[in-house]
Amino acid sequence: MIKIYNTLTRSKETFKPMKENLVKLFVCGPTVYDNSHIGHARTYISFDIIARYLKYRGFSVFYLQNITDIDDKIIKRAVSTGEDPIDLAREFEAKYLQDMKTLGVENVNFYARATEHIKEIIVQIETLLEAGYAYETDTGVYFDISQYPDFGKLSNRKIEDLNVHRISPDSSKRNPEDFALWKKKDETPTWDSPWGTGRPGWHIEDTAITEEYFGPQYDIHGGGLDLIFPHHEAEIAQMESASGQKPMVRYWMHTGFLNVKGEKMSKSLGNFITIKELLTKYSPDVFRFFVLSTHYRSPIDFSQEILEQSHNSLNRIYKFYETLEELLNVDDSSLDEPSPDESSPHNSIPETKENQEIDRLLEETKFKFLEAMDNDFNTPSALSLIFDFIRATNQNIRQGEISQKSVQNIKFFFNEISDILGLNFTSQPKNSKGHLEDELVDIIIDIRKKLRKKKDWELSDAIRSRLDDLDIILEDK
RNA sequence: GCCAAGGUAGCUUAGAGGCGAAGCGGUGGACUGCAGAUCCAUUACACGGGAGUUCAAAUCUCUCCCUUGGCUCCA
Repeated sequence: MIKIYNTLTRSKETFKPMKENLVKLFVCGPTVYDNSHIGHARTYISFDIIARYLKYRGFSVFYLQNITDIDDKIIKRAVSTGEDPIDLAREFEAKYLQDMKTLGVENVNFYARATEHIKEIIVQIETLLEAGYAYETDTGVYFDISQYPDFGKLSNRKIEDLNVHRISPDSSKRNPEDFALWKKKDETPTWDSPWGTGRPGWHIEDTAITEEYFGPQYDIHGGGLDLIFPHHEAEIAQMESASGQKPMVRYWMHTGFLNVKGEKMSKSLGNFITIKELLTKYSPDVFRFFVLSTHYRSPIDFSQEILEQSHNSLNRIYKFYETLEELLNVDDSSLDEPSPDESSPHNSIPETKENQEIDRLLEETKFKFLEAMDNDFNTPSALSLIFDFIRATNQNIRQGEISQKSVQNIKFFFNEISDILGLNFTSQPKNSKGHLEDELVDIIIDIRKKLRKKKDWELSDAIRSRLDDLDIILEDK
C-alpha cells in the first residue's frame, strides 16, 4: 500500500487512483527560455523515480508534462537576442529534452506545448467567462478571485493576507489578486481570440492541457515547491470553477528546493549550475544518487564535497555488484589466479545455514525496501537498507559461504533496484574514451601485466603513473 | 507582517514515544612487490535551548533561539 504526502491535506494518505490501477500523473514542465539547471534536474529525477516505482508496483502510469513555450521571459530573451520567440523556445526545449535523456529521465509519456493548445485554452476561458468566474477588461481576461472562496486552500493562505505585491497590480482588475487568463497584446507572437489578439496567461495552459488529456479530475499533480503559490492555487481555482467538480487533483506532490550553500539557486545570486555543466564533472548516476540520498520533499544542499560523498557511496554499490558478477563468472579469473583449491567444475557451495541466512536476509531486505518506497517514496531509507544488506552479504562472501543460487537471487534483486531507482550499476561504463583509445590502452595494460610478472616494478609503476596523468586509473587486483 | 520547511555524530541524510541509525570521513586490520581500490572491524557523549505530558520523549505539547524558502519570475 503506497502512501503519498498530499500538500493539500498536509498529511500522508493511502494512494488510490481514481480508476483501478491507472495513474494520471501531471508534472509542471519548464519554461523554455534558458538552459535547465540542476534544480530542475532534482525535481524531474524525483518524479522519474516516482513514476518508475508506481510502474514497478503494477500501476499503469500516464505521465504528462507541459512545456511552457510562450511567456514574457521567452519574449524578453528573444527580443534581446533578436531571435524569433518560438524558435528560441524550440531551441531550449530541445536542450531540455536532451538533458533529461542524459539524466535517464525517460518516463514522460507526452510533452504538451502550450502553443499547441491555444484552442483548448480559449475554450476554457470562455467557459469561465460564461459561468461568471472571469471578466474582460482593456488589458485582458482575468479570473475573479472573489468568485472562488476556496482560493488559498493549497498554500494555506487567506486572500486578505495576500496584500504584499512586488509588482503593482494592474489597475483594471477587480481584485488585486485576480490573475490573467488572457493577455491582450500586439507584439508577436499573438493568437486570435474572441477578445482580440494576445496570448494566454501562465496558469491556464496547464488546466487546458490536463483537461484535454485527463479530464477535469486526475490523480497526481507534481511540481517544485515554488509552484504551490500562486501557480497551483490558480490552477485549482480555474479548473474547479470551470468544471464544477472537486477535487481537480487528488494528490498534490511538491519537491523541495536544491540549494547552494543554504541559498536557493538562482541567477541573481550567481550560483546557477546548468545540467550540462554538472555533467562535465559528474556522471548522471552520481547526481541521481545525490538526489536519492535526500527525501524528495526535503531541501537538498548542493556542493562539490557532497557530490564526492555521493560518488564514493555509489561506488560501494557498484563494487558490490561487480563482486556479484565475478562470483557468477569464476572462470574469467583463471587468467590471473587459477585458484586450484576451488576449481571444481561446478564450484557450487551446498545449502548451508549461512546460505539460508542470506536468503532470509534478502527476502527481508526486499520487503523493507518496498516498505520504505511505499512510505512516500522514502529513497534515503531504501538506500540505507541496501547498504545494510551489502555489508552483511560481504561478510558471507568473504567466508565463501554463499551459493551460486543465492548470488543469482541477489543479482536479480539488484537489477530490480537498478530499474526502480534508475541507477545503471548493471551496465557501468568503464572508460568513455574513443574506441581506438580503448584498444591502445588495452595494449599498454597487457604489456604492463607482463612486466609485472617479471617483477619489473619500476617500469610498471612508471606506466601506471603516466596513465594516471591521463586520468586512466589502474587498479591491480 | 503572513504562510511554509528545517535545526540528528566532523560532513550528508533516514527515523518519529521504548529496542541507541545509513553513507561519507577518521582510526585499526586483511589483501598487495608498492600504491590504490576493495573487504572487515572500529570510532563518534547524535538529536537547537528551556519547560511540560508520560512509567518512558529526537519523536507529543508549549515557549524561545537560529537557518532557509514563498507572498503573483520560479522546478
